[in-house]
Amino acid sequence: MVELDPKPPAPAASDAQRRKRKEQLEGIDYGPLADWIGFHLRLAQIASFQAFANEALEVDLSPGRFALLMLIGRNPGISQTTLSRAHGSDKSTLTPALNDLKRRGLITRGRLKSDRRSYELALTAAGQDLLARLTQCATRHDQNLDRIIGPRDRGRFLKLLRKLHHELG
Amino acid sequence: MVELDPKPPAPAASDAQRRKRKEQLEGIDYGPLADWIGFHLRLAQIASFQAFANEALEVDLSPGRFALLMLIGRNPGISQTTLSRAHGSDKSTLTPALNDLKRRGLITRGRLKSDRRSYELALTAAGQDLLARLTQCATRHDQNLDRIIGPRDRGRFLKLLRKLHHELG
DNA sequence: GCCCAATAGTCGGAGCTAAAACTATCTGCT
DNA sequence: AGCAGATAGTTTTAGCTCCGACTATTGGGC
Repeated sequence: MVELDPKPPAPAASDAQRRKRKEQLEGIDYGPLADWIGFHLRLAQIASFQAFANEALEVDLSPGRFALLMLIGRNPGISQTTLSRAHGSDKSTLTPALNDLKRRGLITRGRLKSDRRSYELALTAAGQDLLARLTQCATRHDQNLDRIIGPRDRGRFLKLLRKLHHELG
Repeated sequence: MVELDPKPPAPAASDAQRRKRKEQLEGIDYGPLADWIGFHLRLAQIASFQAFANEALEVDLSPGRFALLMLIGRNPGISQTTLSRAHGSDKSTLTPALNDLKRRGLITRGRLKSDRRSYELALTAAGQDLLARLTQCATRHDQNLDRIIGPRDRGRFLKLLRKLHHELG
């Protein structure tokens, strides 16, 4: 080996490692899994999530949080329950998430006069600012996905995803 | 509000409730989210997961655990690390999951003679039995998904999901 | 044979998630 | 007015997930 390299923090996955992993994976028998939509939906979603995280390294916010900001930004005054349905997560999950966003000064939570149980969520200026930056990351990310899907199938693919969500929910 | 409707005890979600939720959701502005593949991938995956859980109520096992059983059943002697890659989850996640499957008597974990770091995973008879029953649930579930996607687009859709997973990973 | 890097698996910590129980508030019905 | 049931949000509990650190084992180069 020609190891002139000083290698202090050296080891990112080498080509040889990647090749080996791939071979190992290709030897796997997935059985019926190989043809089940649900399974591949899961794998694709995990991969997409990871890819987004990489794209948004500069901003310390998950895809989920980002979707939250977007929904609040687009629908000022939205309540937590409605937000949770639009976002696809439980309302109890939102409580700590929104506390966090509030703590970071990204959103405001005003009590609704007409119904004092509800909150009125909205973005602060800082929130709008961050949303704009995140939107750029997300656009880059989704362009990657678009490139993989291809322009021809994109519309149909998206439509089917929406249909799944709609008809199963 | 012409409510002549005789609703004695309406325990589960009523039609009116469902309609209201739907209206509320349809009023939401998703902004760019509405066209982003990543977001809809997430929503579809969540919906699919829920639907599977409903289909497999009789057996107390999550889709993830089911995939584990299937992969072990199809690839007896597989190691945990390879399994984790095929399954799409971290190897540290598998430790408690496999402990649980072992405790339930569904799998065996033999030490490999040639490399005593590795385990050789395999199904017990009970494991094979459960796998067979779960496969029926999963088949029903995936037939639902198929029905929603439609036979015409199914192949293409699946191919795109695989492509996403492959090219992003 | 001996050391060092790589690898298999486990453990601990932090974060996300949902379900159920709970509090506060509102609405409809009488 | 007053009560029953619905609804908004929080808390608690439990489970899953990853990451990074750790142990045990292996294999290659000297």
